[in-house]
Amino acid sequence: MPKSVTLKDVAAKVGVTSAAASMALSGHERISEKTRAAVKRAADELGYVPSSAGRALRSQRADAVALIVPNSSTHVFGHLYFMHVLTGMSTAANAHDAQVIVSTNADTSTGGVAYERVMRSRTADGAIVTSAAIDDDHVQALVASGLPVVLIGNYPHLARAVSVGIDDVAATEHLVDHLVTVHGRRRLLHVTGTLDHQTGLDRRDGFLRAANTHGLPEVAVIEGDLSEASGAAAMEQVVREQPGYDGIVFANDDMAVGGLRVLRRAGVRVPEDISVVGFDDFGLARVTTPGITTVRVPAEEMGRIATERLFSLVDGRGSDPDGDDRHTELPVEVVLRGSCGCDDDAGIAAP
Amino acid sequence: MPKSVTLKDVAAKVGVTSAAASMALSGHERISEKTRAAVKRAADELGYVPSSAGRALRSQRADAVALIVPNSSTHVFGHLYFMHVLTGMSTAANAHDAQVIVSTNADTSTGGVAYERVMRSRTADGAIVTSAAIDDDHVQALVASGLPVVLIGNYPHLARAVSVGIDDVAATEHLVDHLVTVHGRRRLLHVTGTLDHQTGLDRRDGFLRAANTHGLPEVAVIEGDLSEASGAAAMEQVVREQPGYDGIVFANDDMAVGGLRVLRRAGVRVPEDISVVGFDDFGLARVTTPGITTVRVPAEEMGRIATERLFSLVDGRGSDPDGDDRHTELPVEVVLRGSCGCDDDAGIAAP
DNA sequence: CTGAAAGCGCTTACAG
DNA sequence: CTGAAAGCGCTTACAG
Repeated sequence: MPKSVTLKDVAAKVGVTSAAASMALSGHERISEKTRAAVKRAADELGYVPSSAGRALRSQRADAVALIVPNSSTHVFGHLYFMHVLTGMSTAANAHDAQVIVSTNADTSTGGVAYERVMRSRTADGAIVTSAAIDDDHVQALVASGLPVVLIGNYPHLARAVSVGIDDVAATEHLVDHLVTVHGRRRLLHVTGTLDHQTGLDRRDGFLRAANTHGLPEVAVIEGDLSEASGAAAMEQVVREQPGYDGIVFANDDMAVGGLRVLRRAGVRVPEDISVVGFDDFGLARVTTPGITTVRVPAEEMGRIATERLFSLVDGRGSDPDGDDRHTELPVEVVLRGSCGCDDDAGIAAP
Repeated sequence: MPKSVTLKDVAAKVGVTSAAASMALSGHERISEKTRAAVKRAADELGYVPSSAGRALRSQRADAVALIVPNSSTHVFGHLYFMHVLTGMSTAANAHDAQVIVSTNADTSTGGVAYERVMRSRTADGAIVTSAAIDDDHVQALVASGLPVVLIGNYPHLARAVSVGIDDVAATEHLVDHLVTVHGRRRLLHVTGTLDHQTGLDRRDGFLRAANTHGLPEVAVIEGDLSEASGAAAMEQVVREQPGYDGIVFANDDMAVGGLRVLRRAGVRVPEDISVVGFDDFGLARVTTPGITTVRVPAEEMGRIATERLFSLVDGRGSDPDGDDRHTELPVEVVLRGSCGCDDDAGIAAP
């Protein structure tokens, strides 16, 4: 374990104080060009890198942001969604010379939650919170604490929170519009996401609203939990009870994948007998046969923009807490594939 | 931005020095039970959480580990593989009350690489490096520096590195064995991974070795790059030239997915006309039609075990650098699905 | 046994 | 203008 090089080592090599060396490296004007060059050279030669602990303690800034995945959604960690968000965060964090910390599981040792400690200990200057349940008290507390936090998603009950999301209601309405107007589907079923998350509620509401708009004769809803298994279970019920649906709107692609498998094995043809659509487009929907028509959620961009907003908060350039710019809404695309009845790779229907 | 609570605040509330408060919280025996309780209560009431910067500076330990993805493989970041590794790392890190830092892109500002800074600045106590190219000088330098590093994969040219991996050669041999002995395939093609990564070489060598063992009349190899597009390109060539292969061994599932699509559109039936196998099983292989027979790489377990080993190094309980326990090899499973000719969900063939 | 200094590495505000 | 102290928050080694 090699001893690390400190500013003192650099200063000693040049024959100045560590204070002078510090100023030299930061380009302070009171240091002569000559010593500045000497210090920089010495730092290079010794492979000096500032201690993050020393700097953080002095500057009261960790130069790090955390991605927080609340306990309430730990079970979905491991999903490509988080990778997309993380990629976006990394892009923004790199631009700010900041580190990205991933904080997931419960901190059982203290009975609290890990991410509260990340914030309170100032390991991170701020946090991105995603996939929080509506009634997650810890997230509420975190937002209320005034620490820099940006939420990904819609949180109508957290009025003062800064957030980045999409319009799940409108996007789902577009899917239903497509099934009805392009493919003539009229007997639709919605398999919901988890209803303790706002996306679950919003996608269901979008479905119901569009069904109502089009005056559909029958609208059915089965509650799912976003897992492939729950999509499969819903379709097993459909296959068993034969209610005659001609279109299924799954609240995400994972459930659509599970559902497609069950329908195929039961001999139900998609899209000939039943149109299927999903939501997310994080990777699976492109790969099935037929491909799944879905809404592309710009997860990477959400991560990037959320992180940019987070740095604004950290730097004190926060948005007016009572202004109307606390929420950033990103546009989505409907990606048309074979499962609804379009040609595979039919393209994109920008809503 | 609320002012954070320091040890001094806690100490003041109880009427002791911060040194005493520190000892009280760590359960030092020289502090009486009475003051210890009082300090703990005060800490709870004030919501005290130790400053990570203060603690890190004093203890010379960040209580954090980094996941490093070298530049040479930045293009594959965003893949489910990393999420699995990250999940495994989180499990181990949580058990050690440590944070997980994700370090990806180049640190262009200094001309160096971001992850070198993460280590040199002591932001992390150690690092997991995955997907490094064989000739990645930065990784070589990192290993040579003596800082705690664990590599995921096989690095025969880095003899002294601690690493966790699987036997890619043997696993690929098993796939070929299966195609030959169970499905009677004899005219095989291998689409390689990137050949500047050891996995690419090993999987190719496993293919060639098994082909030789079975005395196959013809063995063909097309170089791919692990992308869906390169798998598709390879199959376009096959469809065009009609060389009469009856089995394709793709070096990963992504390429198999791209290949399957091209074959299907060309009217080639899988598995009737051609058997297809992949490698990885990170999520895609389960979802296609037919499902892809593949080798399940235990990425989460690799991440977890690598991180456990890393903590051993950090704690100075490193393995003997000249011992033969520097490399941990994990077992894999061959997952049988429809693409080779087995029934979908035929089960697992433990090699 | 206990009080309080020293020092981890850094940067800036202060004294000269 | 420049030298060097002070202090961020923490913990342990030291002095009494």
